[in-house]
Amino acid sequence: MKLSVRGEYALRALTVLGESPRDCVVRIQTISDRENIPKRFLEQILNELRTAGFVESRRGIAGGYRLSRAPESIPLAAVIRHLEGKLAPVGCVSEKFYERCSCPDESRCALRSVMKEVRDAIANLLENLTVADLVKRAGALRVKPDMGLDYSI
Amino acid sequence: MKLSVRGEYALRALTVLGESPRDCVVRIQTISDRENIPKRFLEQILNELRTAGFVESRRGIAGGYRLSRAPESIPLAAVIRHLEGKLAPVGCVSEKFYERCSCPDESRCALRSVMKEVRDAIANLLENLTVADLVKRAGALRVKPDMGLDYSI
DNA sequence: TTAAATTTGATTGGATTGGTCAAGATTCAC
DNA sequence: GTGAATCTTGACCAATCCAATCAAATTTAA
Ligand code: FES
Ligand code: FES
Repeated sequence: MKLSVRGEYALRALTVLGESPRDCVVRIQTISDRENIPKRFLEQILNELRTAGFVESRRGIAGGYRLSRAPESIPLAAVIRHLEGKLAPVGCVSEKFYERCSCPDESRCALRSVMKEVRDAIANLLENLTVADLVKRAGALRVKPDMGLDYSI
Repeated sequence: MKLSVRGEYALRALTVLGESPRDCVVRIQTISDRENIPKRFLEQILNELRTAGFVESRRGIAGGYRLSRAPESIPLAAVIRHLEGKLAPVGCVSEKFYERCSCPDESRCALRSVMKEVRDAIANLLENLTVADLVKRAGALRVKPDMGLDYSI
């Protein structure tokens, strides 16, 4: 998996939306300022997130965006798949975006068997992490910045 | 991590080289035929692998390529880093190819803490797998194709 | 009505990717 | 030495993707 800037922006924007109460909307400008994201680009991205069903918007002078579901039910894997496509490092081991590759015999490809493990490791993490986790971590990091990013000790 | 076709070809070529005895060379044409890789493109790739020190070549009529070290001491992570760059999904969590991103405060970025876990999962796998493992798996798969790719049961 | 906001889609410049090609250098068999 | 088979080097190309910008349309609150 590789996260392009587009996807990075999207997840950061979702974090901001997840941090604010579900019943009021947040303006693009606010997100753009807080997260240091080019505004025009962010418009495009939020629009994609809307058509994908992750957020909803209100237009007009008191307009803005909010999450359209509870943050706990938006797995990062779903968001990334919508914006970037497959999680797997190669198409031949992707569950949702399978693509044949040029190998003469896929069922005997050693590389494929290795890449499948990589895919599973990535998918396992990202399927179980949600926007709610991002919000939780943001809160924790606000108190105790960085700490080597250790969540495992 | 994302493996481009270039990287896929490289690893498949290395598998072929790893499968043949260390003291004799394999021609580009042979690899190209066996693995179904465009020959001209493969020339380019093997050349990169040579300058990176993974393989060495003999020219002339009895020329070809061979691994320049034991297959056990060529971790897949090293190969991929040379050909594709970082393993990490985003620059800000990469060990060898760190790049700052636009986040206002990296040390309090929730997304970063998540992506670090993804990076570690990927790196852990790929640092510990070598070309020798590819060869081993290729052998196993030749006998028992696919089997759902299960190495864990 | 009007100002402020999102919506939509076109467009751009630059980088990356997958791949080809030609000319040269090296080695070995004869 | 000649020639054939091979690697070496680096230029080249077309297509696609990426980050970002822009303009115009639409919606809504006040
Ligand atoms: S089948 Fe995809 S790399 Fe071999
Ligand atoms: S610091 Fe890289 S995504 Fe926030």
